[in-house]
Amino acid sequence: MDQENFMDEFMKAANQDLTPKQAKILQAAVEIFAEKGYAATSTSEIAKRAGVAEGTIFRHYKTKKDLLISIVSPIIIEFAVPLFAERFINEVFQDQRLDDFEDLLRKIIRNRYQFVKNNVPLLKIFFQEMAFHAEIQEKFSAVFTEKVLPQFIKVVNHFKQNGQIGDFPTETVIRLTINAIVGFFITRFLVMPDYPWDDEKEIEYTIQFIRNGLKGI
Amino acid sequence: MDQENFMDEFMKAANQDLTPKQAKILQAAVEIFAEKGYAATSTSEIAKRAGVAEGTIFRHYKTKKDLLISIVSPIIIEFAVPLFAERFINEVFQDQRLDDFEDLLRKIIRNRYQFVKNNVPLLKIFFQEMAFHAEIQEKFSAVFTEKVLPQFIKVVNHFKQNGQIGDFPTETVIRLTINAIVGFFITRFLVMPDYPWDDEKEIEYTIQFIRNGLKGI
Amino acid sequence: MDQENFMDEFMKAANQDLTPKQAKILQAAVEIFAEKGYAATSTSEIAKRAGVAEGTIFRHYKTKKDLLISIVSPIIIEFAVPLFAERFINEVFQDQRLDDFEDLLRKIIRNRYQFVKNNVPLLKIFFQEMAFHAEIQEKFSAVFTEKVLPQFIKVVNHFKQNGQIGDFPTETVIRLTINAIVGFFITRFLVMPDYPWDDEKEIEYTIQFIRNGLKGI
Amino acid sequence: MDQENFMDEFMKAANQDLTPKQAKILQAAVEIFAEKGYAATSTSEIAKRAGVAEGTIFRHYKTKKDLLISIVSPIIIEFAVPLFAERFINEVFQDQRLDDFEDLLRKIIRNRYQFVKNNVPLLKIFFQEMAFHAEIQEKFSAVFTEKVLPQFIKVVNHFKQNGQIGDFPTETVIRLTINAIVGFFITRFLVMPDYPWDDEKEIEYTIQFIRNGLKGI
DNA sequence: CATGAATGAGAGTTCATTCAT
DNA sequence: GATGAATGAACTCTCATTCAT
Repeated sequence: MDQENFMDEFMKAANQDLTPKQAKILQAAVEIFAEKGYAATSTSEIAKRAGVAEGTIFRHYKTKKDLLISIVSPIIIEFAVPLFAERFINEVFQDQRLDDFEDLLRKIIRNRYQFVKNNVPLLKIFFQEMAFHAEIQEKFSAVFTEKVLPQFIKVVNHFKQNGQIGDFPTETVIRLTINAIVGFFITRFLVMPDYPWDDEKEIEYTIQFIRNGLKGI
Repeated sequence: MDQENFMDEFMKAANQDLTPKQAKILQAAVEIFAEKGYAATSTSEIAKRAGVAEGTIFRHYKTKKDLLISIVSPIIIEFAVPLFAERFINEVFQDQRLDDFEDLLRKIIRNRYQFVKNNVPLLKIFFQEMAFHAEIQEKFSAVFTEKVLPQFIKVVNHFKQNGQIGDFPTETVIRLTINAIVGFFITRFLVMPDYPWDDEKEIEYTIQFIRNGLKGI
Repeated sequence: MDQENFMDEFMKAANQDLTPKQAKILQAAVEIFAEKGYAATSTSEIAKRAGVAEGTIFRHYKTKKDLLISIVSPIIIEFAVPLFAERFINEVFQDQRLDDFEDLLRKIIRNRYQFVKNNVPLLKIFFQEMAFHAEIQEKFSAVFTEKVLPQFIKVVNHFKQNGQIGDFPTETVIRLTINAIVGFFITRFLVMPDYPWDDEKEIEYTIQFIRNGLKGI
Repeated sequence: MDQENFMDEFMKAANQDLTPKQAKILQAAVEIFAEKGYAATSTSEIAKRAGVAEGTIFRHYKTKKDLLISIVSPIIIEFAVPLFAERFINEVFQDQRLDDFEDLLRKIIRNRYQFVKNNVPLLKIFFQEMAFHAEIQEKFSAVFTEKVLPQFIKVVNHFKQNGQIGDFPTETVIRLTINAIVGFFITRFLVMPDYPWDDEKEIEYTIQFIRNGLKGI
């Protein structure tokens, strides 16, 4: 179940209520929003690329912003939730083999690496537009605060007691870790997507960097 | 020389050829571009906030994009160049007291911390718009590749030979380091500017994280 | 036979070929046309208020204008015809008791008062849209010139010979009379529908005003 | 000072702040609004007829509705205020020759006749659109209640004590009178503008009708 | 140097109408 | 008969830019 392409799921899930034209509109909008940004994209361009009449967009999405929200909303949940789903996190405490910070990092990064790779345009839109749209910020805040953060805190505290993480404040550990992971993805897929990355190695270096960085002394 | 407010310099430097109206235009443009993004900002709004006529903007900047470039270009140089000015880097090799990776990190972060703090809107614009404007990307690439990277490589190699940095590829070291530093600034000033940060402590934790993370083993 | 609610008749009359959906469309259209005017009303809004699909309207009325005409046409006939139906007017000459101008005015106003009261929205649409649609003007002209006017002339001449109406040109009498009656209805039901009218008294004052106004001297 | 063409005054008065293009826009808008109604008129058509770019309209009037209000607002005041300006009404009490209801009627009708004749399109727009725009209704209400009505009441009471007006309620007198006058104008200029009217005679008949109609018994 | 009226292309959105289901 | 997705023309309004003053 590694190969989760959100766009595919997105489309599949909606196949019941998504007309083919609507699917094309979403696809076109994601592409162009990612290419030139939401504000610089015109609905007429979306319509053209989607091969539909401009009016068709507004039959399905009341406004252009509505279309943006429809695109960004699911990605927030999809990125964050599985990361710390109950199932996922419980393994850390129950499974002997997972009681190792490094292994957890590896599991997380690997899992999210596939997701990010499969959803670069969607995530680019999310990062860009979160800066300007309160609706997106709020949705993200809610998911992060309610779903991700509590789990993260549990895990960090576990490994701090464990001795695998040093004497940093928990929030700082979370900040440094997320920053290293998300930063890797951003550098890898947004800043320098064309650089000849050896992903396996970079992932391992990143894991090592985080593990050692947090060990303390 | 800590208190470098780029906007001030910017203005001062231009005092010769910058009319007061022009200064107001720049100030207004920076504010609004940062608030709502370049594409979503209208020149008429800039004119209104600057207290000038709509036409006045185009007397000084041929196009709206010209105005953006005029704003972003200097910040690229200002951010990057002093970081690895000859003067700055040579000290590492000549000054005994600087021959310590941690001290260098501290010096860099402290120095850039002030700069970032004083130029949040400008940097926000830079990060946002680099994604969409080839001109900005090219300018940044040039500065980074020609000015920053070589110096960075020298330093990293120095500390690798030194034993203070472990057995990572040099590019990976650079990536992880820049990512940790820039990530700190972004989290601190863009993502969560209202969080009650204890900057002194966070800087030290970040230094410790990078230093240990790169130590190897 | 006072309680003639045209909408009811309208619907009843059509019960043979009017599906329930069609009835709902007509009702919704009358409401919204009266509220905001024909041109400012969208067919989608009518469909929504009528609880039918957008396409359903066009199954019954080829165009939006068709719908308007279907609404306005009958009201023209309904308002005018009974007013001077053969039956109605002949009474004036045959019935002794009706050979009094005042009584005739009273009979007419009372009769039309009920009609107007029961059909305010329909009549509002008629008055509004007649100004802009030649079809309506022509239909009204035809009915007025062929059905109403000749009868009116007969009656006025009768009462002029009678001495009950003074030495005005017949057209002027008709103009002044219709104006006083229709003006009362418009003031009463359109301009100031919420004023605490004592309708009985106002009707009597209006009758007296017309009767005396036309007496001459 | 009979020849008051409001459109001219309108333009003249504004010549200080009205650009020539703006004047053309107003003129074109008045024409087309009168021809086909506000809602059925497109701003592009106004622009075309005015010989300006469509954007020019919106430089001077924030919205299409703004344009309507700018057209209708002055006409309300212009029509109503002079009718019962202090000057005008005081003459009735001071000038011997005016202490005659019939003469006052004649003066009013003659004076307003010219005004109406010169401003038919403007007044048509006013009557049409008042039905749908609360802003217009409110402005009209204010002017009527504060400026016109009180003066009207004074005059009517004066002539009631005088014996020239019979025993009708004052409001009814006002209703009947305004209705007869305005109705004449509407019939004359809107309903049947092409009929070969002998205006002098019709005015006199109307005066006689009102005078006798209100005499009572 | 500064203005702001004017522009016309194009923005997002609504519309009456069509047609396959 | 009824639906509602789809259309594309037309709508109101905004935009970056120009230019006479």
